[in-house]
Amino acid sequence: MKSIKQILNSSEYNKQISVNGWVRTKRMSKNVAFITLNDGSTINNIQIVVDADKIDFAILDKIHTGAALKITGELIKSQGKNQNVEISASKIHIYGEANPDEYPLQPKKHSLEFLREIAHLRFRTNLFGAITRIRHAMIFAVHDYFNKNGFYNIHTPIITGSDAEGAGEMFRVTTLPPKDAPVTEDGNTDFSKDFFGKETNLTVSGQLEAELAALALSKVYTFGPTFRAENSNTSRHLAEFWMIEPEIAFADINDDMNLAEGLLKYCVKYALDNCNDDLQFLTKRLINEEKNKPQNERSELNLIEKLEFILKNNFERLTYTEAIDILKNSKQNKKKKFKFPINEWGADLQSEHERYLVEKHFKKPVILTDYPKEIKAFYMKQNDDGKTVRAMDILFPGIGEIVGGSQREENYDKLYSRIKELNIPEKDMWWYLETRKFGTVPHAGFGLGFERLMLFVTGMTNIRDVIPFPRTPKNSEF
RNA sequence: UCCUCUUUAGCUCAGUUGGUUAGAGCACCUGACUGUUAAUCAGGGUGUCCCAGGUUCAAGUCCUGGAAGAGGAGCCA
Repeated sequence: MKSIKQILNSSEYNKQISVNGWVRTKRMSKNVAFITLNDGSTINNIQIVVDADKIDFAILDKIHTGAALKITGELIKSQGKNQNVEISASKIHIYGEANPDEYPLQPKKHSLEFLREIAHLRFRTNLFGAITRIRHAMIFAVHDYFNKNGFYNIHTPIITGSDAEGAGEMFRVTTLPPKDAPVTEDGNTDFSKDFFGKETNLTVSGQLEAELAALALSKVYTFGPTFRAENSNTSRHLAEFWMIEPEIAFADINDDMNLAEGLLKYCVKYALDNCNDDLQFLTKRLINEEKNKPQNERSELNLIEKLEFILKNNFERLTYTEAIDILKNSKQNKKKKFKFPINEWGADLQSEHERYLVEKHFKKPVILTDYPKEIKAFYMKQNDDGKTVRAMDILFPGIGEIVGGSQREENYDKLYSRIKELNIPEKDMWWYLETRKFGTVPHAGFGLGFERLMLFVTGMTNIRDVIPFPRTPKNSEF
């Protein structure tokens, strides 16, 4: 059976065809009724024409928004204005009814908050259909980009026995009973009795394992779920999210930046080339949303224009030190408009500073490099100045940090002393250190939050709306 | 975790200074209508006013505590 997407593009008129789908709306008059059907293959619907002289209208009493139907009939050119083709039904089969007293979706605008509460049904809306199709396209584009560039995908472990990544609070994985768990002599939980014989957690990053593979296969990437037990209540954080983490050997931070910029542009181009209908829909949606805003708060570019803008412009690259200078000398800072004024080198940049650089100063994506080592992770390559590390963060308009990466410290002694300085347990890191002992090589990598990429491509503003079933503090429904 | 705001019908929301029977649009039901486009027109009333206390003759409205949601911040991707 053909999908609605295929039927809408076909011109096989006056032939019997069948189509499956769910009812979006039903419109009735005395002698003719119209059913708008969607099967998720495209954002576009097919109109079913029901003539009273061909179909017993009694069946229409059972058909409401949400019902699943099989329609058999003829594909004809439409007399109406909003569609080229439609199906004149000769037979209607109801797979499943949707009781209108109970079915929560109506042919009207629902709030995103309400749709989150019915995440099992929100796929059936135009908006979540579009987002879901784009999400698929972006997953495919990521793999496509790496595959075309000679990368190997590796699966890094979901359950990890090391807690050295330091990327955030972890979720414990255990089979010990919640009550009366075995206890050691000093009163702590005795993890030697646990399934793995030690304390284990869900991974917060596949980076360290990806590095191991890169130091043999040269170019690798992971694309898997990541878990952070941070009590983050924002529109940009999830407790369970998907992360893309490439690692490249024989490479420095510039190769790393080129790779990241190349990947982001490839994904954006892929969306523009392959998701046109859905992007058109999202673009119109955002324009409608902004009609309620005063003129000066509306965005200069619409969604599709924003995506095209990314392709046409190089990301602005500058060091943390240069960024501090710009911020320090900005009118914003001098007029004390920043909540956190920039006074001295070494401070971590706040969201307001990142937004200023991206949205006000450069008005395009920015890559910041060479951060103070104190505010960055232990594995980042130390610069000769003794103060900074070869880190790079990509900041996107409206989203903030979308990529965080670095050249890795490949020198055993420097890495070892940093681990000691930060009191990271050596017993957890022996395998990581060994790669610097045997055939070490300059290498680099980054992490790209997949849902943050989705935010940018879809123009959505809440990360809970670009993943089917968001996991956030106090919410693990579905 | 912190700050701010919100919570009234299935959904989106209004509800004045504390006052009598709790309001609208949409959805739904009934009817009308020769092809509609979130159809239109006429009629029909949905309710634990988030929860628990308190003030008061009287609380949807005021106070205290709690919960959930949203926006912002921190943490980060």
